[in-house]
Amino acid sequence: MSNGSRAGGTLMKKQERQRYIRELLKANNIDKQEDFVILLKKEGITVTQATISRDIKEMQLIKVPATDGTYSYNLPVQKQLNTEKKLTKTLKDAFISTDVQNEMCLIKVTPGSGPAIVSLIEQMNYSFVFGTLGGDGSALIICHSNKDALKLSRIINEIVIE
Amino acid sequence: MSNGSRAGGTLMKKQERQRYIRELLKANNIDKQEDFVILLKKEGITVTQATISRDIKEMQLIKVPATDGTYSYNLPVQKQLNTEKKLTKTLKDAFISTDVQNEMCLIKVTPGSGPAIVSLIEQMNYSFVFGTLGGDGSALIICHSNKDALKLSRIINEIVIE
DNA sequence: AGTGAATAAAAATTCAAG
DNA sequence: CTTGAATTTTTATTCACT
Repeated sequence: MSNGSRAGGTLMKKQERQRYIRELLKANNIDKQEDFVILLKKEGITVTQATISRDIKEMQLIKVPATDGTYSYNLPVQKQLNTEKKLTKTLKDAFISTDVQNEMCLIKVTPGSGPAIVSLIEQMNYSFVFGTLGGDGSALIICHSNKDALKLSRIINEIVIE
Repeated sequence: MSNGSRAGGTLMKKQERQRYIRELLKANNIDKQEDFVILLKKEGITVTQATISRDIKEMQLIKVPATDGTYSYNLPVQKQLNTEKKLTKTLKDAFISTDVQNEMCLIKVTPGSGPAIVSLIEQMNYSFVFGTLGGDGSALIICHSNKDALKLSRIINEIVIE
C-alpha cells in the first residue's frame, strides 16, 4: 500500500475514469477530447485534455469519420478482433473453471496466467464488466449484476470449448 | 462534360489519389497525414495536408493507437461491417449475373441499381479493385488482374447465395 | 506509477480561387 | 465541386511535480 502501482492507490482513479469513458462513448456522440473533459466533470471527475489523450491512446479508442460528416470516438472493433484471438488462445491454454457469486465471476486459471487474462478481458471492453482484479491463478471479474456475471461465465466457457 | 461532377473531369484526380492512399495504407505504417503527402509526392501526386484531411474524412479512415505506443492510419473495419451488410442486401435484391473479361468484372443488376452497387464496392476498399464504373443496370469493376476479377466474381456470387 | 500546465505537433476547417 | 494557403482547432507530448 506504499507505492502507486497497487490497486487502491491513485491508480484506481485512472481505472475508474476509463470505465466512465467507456460508458460515455456508448451514450453520447463525442467528437473531441474536450467533450470527455466536460462530461466527466459532470460525473465529478476532473481531468484535463492531456489525460484524456493518454487514456485514448491507452484504450486505443479511435476517432471515426461518420457518414454524416461528423467525427465520433468509438470503441475499437478492429483491435477487438485481435484481442479476442489472444483471449481465446490464452484461455484454451490456462483455463480451469469459472465460479459466479453475486455480480462477480471468478475465473480460475493455471498459476501465473491471472494477470494476462485480466488484461485481455479489460481490453475486450465488455460493457457489462465493472472492474477486474488479477490474482496469480485467478481473475476476478466484477460485473454490473449477477445476470452479467453469469453471462460472462457463459462467454468464457463458450470460448474454451469452441 | 461541361461541369466538374462528371467522370473524366478533375474529379478523376481525387479518385485516383484515394486509390493510392488505400494502397499506401497497406504497405506503410503511416502515423500522420504529412506522411501521405510525402509518399504521394514520390508517386508524382502533389497535394497538401488539407486535402489529405478531407480524403481521410471521406474515406472514413481511422487513426489507430497501436499496442507499441505508435499511431497508424487504417482502413475502417468498423465501417466495413456495415457496408458489407448493405452490399449483401442490395445484391440479393438486384443481382442478375457476373461476367469476367480480362481484368474486368461486369456485374449485371436490375435497372437503377448499378450506381449503388458501385458505391458500395468502392466503400468495401477491396485491395484488388482498381477502379469502378457505374451504369444503370450494371457495375463494371476493374481489378488489377484477371485473377482478381475472377476472385471478385466469386465473392459476389457467394454473397448472393449466402 | 499518474497528472496538469504549457507547448509542440497534427488535423480540420475557413477562405479564396480555379 | 476540388484544392492550397492560412488559420483554427484539436490532439499529443514535454517537463515539472507529486
